[in-house]
Amino acid sequence: MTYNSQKYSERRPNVGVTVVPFIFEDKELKVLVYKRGSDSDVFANQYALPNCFFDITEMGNLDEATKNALATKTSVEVPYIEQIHTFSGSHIDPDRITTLNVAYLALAQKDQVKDLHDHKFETKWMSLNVLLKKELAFNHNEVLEMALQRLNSKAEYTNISTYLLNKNFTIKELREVTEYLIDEKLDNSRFRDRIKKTDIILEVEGEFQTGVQRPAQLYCRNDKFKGYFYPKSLTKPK
Amino acid sequence: MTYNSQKYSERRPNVGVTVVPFIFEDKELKVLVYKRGSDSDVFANQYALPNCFFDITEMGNLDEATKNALATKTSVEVPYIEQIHTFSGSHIDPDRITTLNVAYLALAQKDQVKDLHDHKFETKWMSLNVLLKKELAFNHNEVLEMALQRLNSKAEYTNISTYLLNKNFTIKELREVTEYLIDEKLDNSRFRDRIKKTDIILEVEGEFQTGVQRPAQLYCRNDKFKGYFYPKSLTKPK
DNA sequence: GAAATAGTGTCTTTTAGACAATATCAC
DNA sequence: GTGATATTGTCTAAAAGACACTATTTC
Repeated sequence: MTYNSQKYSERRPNVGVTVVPFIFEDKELKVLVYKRGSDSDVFANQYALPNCFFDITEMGNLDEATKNALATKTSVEVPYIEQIHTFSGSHIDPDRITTLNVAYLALAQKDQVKDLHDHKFETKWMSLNVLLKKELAFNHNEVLEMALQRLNSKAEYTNISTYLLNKNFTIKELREVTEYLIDEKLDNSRFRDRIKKTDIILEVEGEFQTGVQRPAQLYCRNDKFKGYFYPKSLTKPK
Repeated sequence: MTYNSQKYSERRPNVGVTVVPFIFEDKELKVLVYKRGSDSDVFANQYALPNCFFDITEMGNLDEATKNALATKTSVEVPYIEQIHTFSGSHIDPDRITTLNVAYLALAQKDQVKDLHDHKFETKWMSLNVLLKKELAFNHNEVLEMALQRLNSKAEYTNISTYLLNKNFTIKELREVTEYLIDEKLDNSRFRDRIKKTDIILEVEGEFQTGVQRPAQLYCRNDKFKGYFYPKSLTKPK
């Protein structure tokens, strides 16, 4: 047995991870949640974000635990994952000992993430606006708030919004998801200029989205791009 | 005894907090470190960042633990503290069980933070550039890297650099610390214009820094300011 | 007055913002 | 051609960038 695994066993907190998985569908954000069973020992019948206990006998690190939490609720790996914040205190899980909750943000594209309907929990993609009005299990309201804040702020200056789109997308689609995230209308012409000045996205040559209009050039995320989306920030000073 | 405090005791990780306390002195950043004793069970004689074990029988949450870690090394509370990231894995403390390390950034102004020289550890403010070349205890190299990255990036668009200055400071001092943090020269005239357009700092009426030149108006941080430092980002697109 | 640094002004280039004009498709 | 939407262009206002100029102190 390794050093001090016994010595402090009663002094260690429970540690769990919680993921906030977002998709963008029908022009709005949706969040994956599950409904806790009526037989749950805590927070029965309440909605909760995908989560799991961080068990050091089974998992080597937090990222693994996060993937595990997602795997029990969805069938495909999500393309984007980012640690947000670690919450602590007895309010997280009042019936147990002091708990640490390491929160993650996950972004996915609807077509690539299927719910596991055979799971014992009811999982569903719920409209963000609906979810924000509900009282969630554990400290998941504050987790959701912080994830949302992070997502909105990163939409300003990184390529994060591309993770919510299909592999190939038009500039219009990118603009619309960005407008949603930063809650501000953007000038079409300006938006195109800004994007074209960076190599944040790459033209997919010869690929167009057709329809009852002039075909739209398709683009994909440039995974090599690590800098800022825009040389200047996007929103107007408030 | 609360629910499951025994049940999973062998499955919980050790949790610790680590703080990266910065000051700005002699035109450079310095970091508070201590030297681990030759009798330490792990990482003897190596430099380490202030840290402590998160003991749920003594501490209610992580912020408390962080203040505790600082209190054992310095005599005064630091004005700025921010959680950065939670590291996990067996590499953090190889001789013990899997460890979580919750990292914090702390900013202080030299005059207000005294080292505790009567402490059993050797504590000192070490030049960042010197420290970056050393092999530190635990995973403190990666912690330091990430703290630095956060500090640099926040210097771009928040008022974070004011926490490294005296309560009252001149615009020149603010510009110099900002230039250091973002590693770029800033135009004096432009810098003044930008600042004056926000209410990020407040003029301390009638207070001037005197010397062998025209007296310089003193300013202080506007704690009510929550927005961005600048309407546009500071650095040039790379 | 000289030295030193605070603070202001001026001019050019770049970016933002608004919106008009043109292009290319389905029908 | 008509309708729809992609894409480009044009004009004005605002901000950035470079640098010169003026102000106020100590000596």
